[in-house]
Amino acid sequence: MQERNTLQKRIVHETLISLCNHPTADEVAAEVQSNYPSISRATVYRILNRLADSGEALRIRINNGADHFDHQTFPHYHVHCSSCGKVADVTMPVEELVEMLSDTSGYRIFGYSLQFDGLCPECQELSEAGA
Amino acid sequence: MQERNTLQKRIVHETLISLCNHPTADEVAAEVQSNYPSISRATVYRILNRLADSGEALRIRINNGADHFDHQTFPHYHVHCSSCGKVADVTMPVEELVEMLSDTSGYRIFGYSLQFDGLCPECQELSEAGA
DNA sequence: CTGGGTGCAAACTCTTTGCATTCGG
DNA sequence: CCGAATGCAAAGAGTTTGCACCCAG
Repeated sequence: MQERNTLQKRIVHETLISLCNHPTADEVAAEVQSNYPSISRATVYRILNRLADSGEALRIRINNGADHFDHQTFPHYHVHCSSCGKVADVTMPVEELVEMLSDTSGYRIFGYSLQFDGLCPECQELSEAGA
Repeated sequence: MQERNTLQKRIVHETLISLCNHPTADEVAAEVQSNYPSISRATVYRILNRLADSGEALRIRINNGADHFDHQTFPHYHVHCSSCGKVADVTMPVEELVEMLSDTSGYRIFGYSLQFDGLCPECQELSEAGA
C-alpha cells in the first residue's frame, strides 16, 4: 500500500531537521513531545526508523549509548567526542583527513572506524532468486 | 592498582580470537559458557569492555542489533551485509574502495559510514585543566 | 470505507551494576 | 593480606511490539 502522509510524520521529520546536532531518537521524541504532547514515543521511533530505511535520514551509531539520527543524507562523516559525546560533521574526503581534521577542527583524533553496508554475494543470489 | 591476570580474562580473550567472525558479546559469552559454564555473562561483558578500552580488541557497532567485537587491532574496515548481518574485513585504503570492493568481493555496496573518535577542543581544555 | 498509522503499555534485548565472595600478586 | 575480579541476580537504557482505535486517501 501507499505510505501515508500523516501529521506525525511531518512533525517528526521537521523536528529532526530543526535539531541539527545529530539528536538521538530520544532527543527527537522529547522535542516533539514538548510541542505536541499527544505524539507518543513509539511513533517517533517508528517514524525515525522508516526515515532511515527509506534513506530520508541517516542513522549514526556511536561507540556508546543510543543511536543518533542525521537528516543530512549526502555522503559525509562524523567526528565524535569521546568525552562529551558531541557529534560534528565532516565533509572532506578521507585518509589524510585525520591530520587535517586535527589541524583545522582542534579535535584530538584517537582513531576512526569505517563501515560499509551492502549485500554479500549469498544474499544477492537469494534476493534475485526470490524476486 | 595493577590489572590482574585471571583465568577468565585469558579464556574470554582466547575465545574472542578463536571466533574470528566478529562475534557479538553474547556470542562470545555463549561460546565461553559452552566450555566453562561457571563463567558468568556479566564477567564476559566486563572483560570485553576492558579489552576494548585498553585497545586489545575493537568494538564494532553495526546498524542493527548488538555490538560486535574484533580481536584484530590494526586499522581496518568492515563490510556488513544488511541481509544476513555477516561482517567481513577490509584492509585496503578507502575512497575508490567502494568500487574495488564491489568488483573483488562480490558485495553490492549501498553505502558506508566513517566515524572519527577523539576529544573536542572543549574537552581537551577540561582534561588539561583537570590533570 | 479500508488498511496504514497511532497511542498506550507491556515486553524485549542488550548491557550494566550492587553486593558478597573469591583469589592473584 | 588486600583490593581487583567474579558470580549472581536484579536493574537499567534504549527500543520494539500487540492490540484496539483512528484517520488519510
